[in-house]
Amino acid sequence: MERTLILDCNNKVGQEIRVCGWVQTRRDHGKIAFLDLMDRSGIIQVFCRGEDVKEIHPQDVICITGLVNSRPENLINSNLATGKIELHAKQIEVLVKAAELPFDMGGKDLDLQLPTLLDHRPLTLRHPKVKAIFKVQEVVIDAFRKALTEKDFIEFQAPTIVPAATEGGAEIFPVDYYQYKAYLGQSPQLYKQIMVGVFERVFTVGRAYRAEPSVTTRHLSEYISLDCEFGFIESWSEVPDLAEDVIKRIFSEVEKRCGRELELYGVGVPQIAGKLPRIKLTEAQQIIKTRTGREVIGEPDLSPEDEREITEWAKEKHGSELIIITHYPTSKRPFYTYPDPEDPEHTLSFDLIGRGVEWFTGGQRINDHQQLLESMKKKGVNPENFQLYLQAFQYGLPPEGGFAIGAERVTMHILGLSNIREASLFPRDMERVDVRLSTIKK
RNA sequence: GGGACCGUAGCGCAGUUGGUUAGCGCGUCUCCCUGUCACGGAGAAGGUCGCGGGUUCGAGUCCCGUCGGUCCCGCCA
Repeated sequence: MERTLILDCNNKVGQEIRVCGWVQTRRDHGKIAFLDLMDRSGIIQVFCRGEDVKEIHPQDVICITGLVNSRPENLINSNLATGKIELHAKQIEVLVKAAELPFDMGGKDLDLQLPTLLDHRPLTLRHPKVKAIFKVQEVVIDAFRKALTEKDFIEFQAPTIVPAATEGGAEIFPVDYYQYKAYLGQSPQLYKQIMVGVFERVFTVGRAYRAEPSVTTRHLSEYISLDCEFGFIESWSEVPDLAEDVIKRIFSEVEKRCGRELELYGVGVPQIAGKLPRIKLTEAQQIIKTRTGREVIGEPDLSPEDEREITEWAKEKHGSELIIITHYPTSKRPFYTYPDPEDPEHTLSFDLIGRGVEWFTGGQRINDHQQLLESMKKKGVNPENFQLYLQAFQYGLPPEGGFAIGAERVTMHILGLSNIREASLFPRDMERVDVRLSTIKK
């Protein structure tokens, strides 16, 4: 008999069907018992004879043939998409037995410490609440693609093995490359700029690698970078304008397609009222000083505490949980960042900050070959290492800009997760590559 | 790289000013249960309290070391 998806059982009342999935829980009442069965579409309650399910355990993979019945009024479960029906099992076929679970998967929440959650990733990812994170992430990435494709952007694939540091300074992973040394790319930055010379408007969904020796709740050694870049900008502010469009699109898609997932976490997408507030770094610092008395003026960047404070301000003052901070100091930004012609100490760059941390970073780039060479010189970056990149400018690149989004950060903050590792399927950090590094030999 | 905190059963936790046989919830196993949906009820198994040393009549508890982990800062997406 052909397999029916669990959610489709709602339309099969009175019919005999066959469903397959994983056992979530067994509620044994002696002569009768209930199984909750889950497949990719949802969960259904199966009514069974007690003797038939004595050996059935959570995560066993089974197929059930039976009759779809509507439940009596008083037995309807309004928390379940299939709560008005149940399946009366006639035949139970065990495809695969699961080993005894190391923890309880049946509850609404998966109450585990982070190391346990990650040590058992193939199992914990199956939990509805964990699964929901990656459904949201898929929609975040898809919305990014859609928003840009609709604006005539072209997707390209950036390499991740690179010859030298992308942005100078930051820590990178070396790779043994035949008899030479290569690195894992920190960002597709240079390639997306080159691609502006090809397609004008480009984006890429790629991986970025950072060997920063930092263990925090918002850093990964490998993360998903949503990068875009576009040419022929008339004004630098077109860049944050586009970033704003993209994040709004991400929110609207998540809201539209992830209602159930948001509900599981009891959250909504961040509130935005109209246009995002957009202020210069120095203005932000003035506000923070006025509000807290902290001496932040003149600092080259916002500390995490400052970021929390300024998002709080944006919420109170503008009803927006997101804010765009612009004009970071030239000294703090990479060599390709465009200095403000009216104030060369600051750049035409921005961060999009939400719920207390950076989500996006971007800005206008230097597109003049000579100016770029000078900027590299000032930053102590050797142009010799960037010959291929520099060709793009040598042979004419229009005024351009772009931004990058951390997909895990966006996912994390939409759902209110406390650690970015929860928003990464198989997080890599200083202490883990699938398994804890402390448990393997060097 | 700097700092703070935490390691007690498979999992999540409690354990008082140091005091006798180290507890609770979930899970597991046995038994009971025809309407539960985190089902319920009765019982059982499961721990050298991360490891090493010290103080003490006595250490899960205090001290030192060590290993493992979490969080904050710097840096960033």
